[in-house]
Amino acid sequence: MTLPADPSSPARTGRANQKERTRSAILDATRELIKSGGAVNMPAVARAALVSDATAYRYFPDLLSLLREALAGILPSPVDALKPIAHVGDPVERIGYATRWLLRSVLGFEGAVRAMISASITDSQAAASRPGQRFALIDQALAPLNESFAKTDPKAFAQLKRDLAVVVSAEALFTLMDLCGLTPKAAVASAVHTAKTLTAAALKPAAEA
Amino acid sequence: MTLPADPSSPARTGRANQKERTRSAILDATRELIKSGGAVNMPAVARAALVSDATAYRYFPDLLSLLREALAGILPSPVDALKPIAHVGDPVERIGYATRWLLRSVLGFEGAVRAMISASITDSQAAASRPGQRFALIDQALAPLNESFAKTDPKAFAQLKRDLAVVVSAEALFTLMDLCGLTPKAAVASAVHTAKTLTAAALKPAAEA
DNA sequence: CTCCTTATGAGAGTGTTGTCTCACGACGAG
DNA sequence: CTCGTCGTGAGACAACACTCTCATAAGGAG
Repeated sequence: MTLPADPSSPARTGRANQKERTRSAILDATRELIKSGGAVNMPAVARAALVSDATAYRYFPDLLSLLREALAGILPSPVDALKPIAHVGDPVERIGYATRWLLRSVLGFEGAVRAMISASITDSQAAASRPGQRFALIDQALAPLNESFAKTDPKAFAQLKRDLAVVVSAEALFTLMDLCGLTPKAAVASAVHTAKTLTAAALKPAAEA
Repeated sequence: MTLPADPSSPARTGRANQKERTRSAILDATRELIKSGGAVNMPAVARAALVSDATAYRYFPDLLSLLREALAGILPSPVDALKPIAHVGDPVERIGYATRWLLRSVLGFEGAVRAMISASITDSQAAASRPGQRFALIDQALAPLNESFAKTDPKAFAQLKRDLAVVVSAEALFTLMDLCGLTPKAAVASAVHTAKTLTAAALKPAAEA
């Protein structure tokens, strides 16, 4: 399952191997639960990992940090995700692809993502430690602009990134599904459209002239 | 404080007055706690309302429904909110104003709104029962388009409303503050900009022709 | 193999969201 | 004024998120 980060160098000292095994067992059990779609809570994780609740809390101070790390390990990296469109230069198409990719992977772990948002929304500090998927993804998708738009109008570029941070997000997906009543498919399509619209609008403000 | 909805007609039967008083006491206590900025939970509300926990749960099956109703009574109605711009015809300006207004009132009850989102995000059913502030507000702001854009391109109009539902929202505000690290003021400004951009983009797609 | 460090398990305890039962007591109807 | 309904309070209960303590046992070092 999860291999120790580096089995040779830091494992020398003391009972580091044992700790590494326990930690991996907890993370693996969490990922199993996430994939199975069941409820992910500390008691369930501890049971699945054949570990006591106390031990689980020893390795992960709270459910949020556990979910964060488990999800970070499950989600493919944004760099890999955008490889299929590496040759595409149009930022609008790239953002559309990136948005669709992110929201689809969120749908794959919907329960866990909902739990993470729920746990972090009440604590603005905690939210900062969430996996920064969206930012890496947005940066990657807008990379073609780094030498052009980003330099000619850095403020507008920063605003575009903020615009997209709101839309290219699990929160947006859940808003569209829960409040607007869209199906998952329609919600993804709507968010993709919104993201593309924002990107296109930022690139051609000439319409008003 | 909170007056019975209709003190004359339905209060005739039995102990309806008593029930009305208890219900009002709970709601009033909740609003007091919300305004004071303190933690809003059932035990605290019950204590403040001089009522037992069990009674509080009898009137409001869960914290979410209590928060929903308390917040709905506190927030000014969108119709009133947009009165100052009743004479403004430009949808872009109207949306900007509406967004700023909504996000500022969310900031005024930030704790309660965060609690409500936290409680409803894990349950897509429950989310549907949240106060529909944003939709009424968006409809109101886009009202000048009802006879023009809405009729010429109803699909695009619906998409614009969905775009805005994502941006004109507490979720967007918290994303900008917690994840992007913006100050409340900057977050509001950013969301206002995004909402205006989306509206403007929907109204002049001619740029591509 | 022995000793000792230390990871671990077990349990109690706190605070929260709820659910359920039961007895009290106040209010209204007769 | 008495009777009975019904709102209410109190408390037990379960589940989850933690925190803390203490005893056990597994692991490595000599």
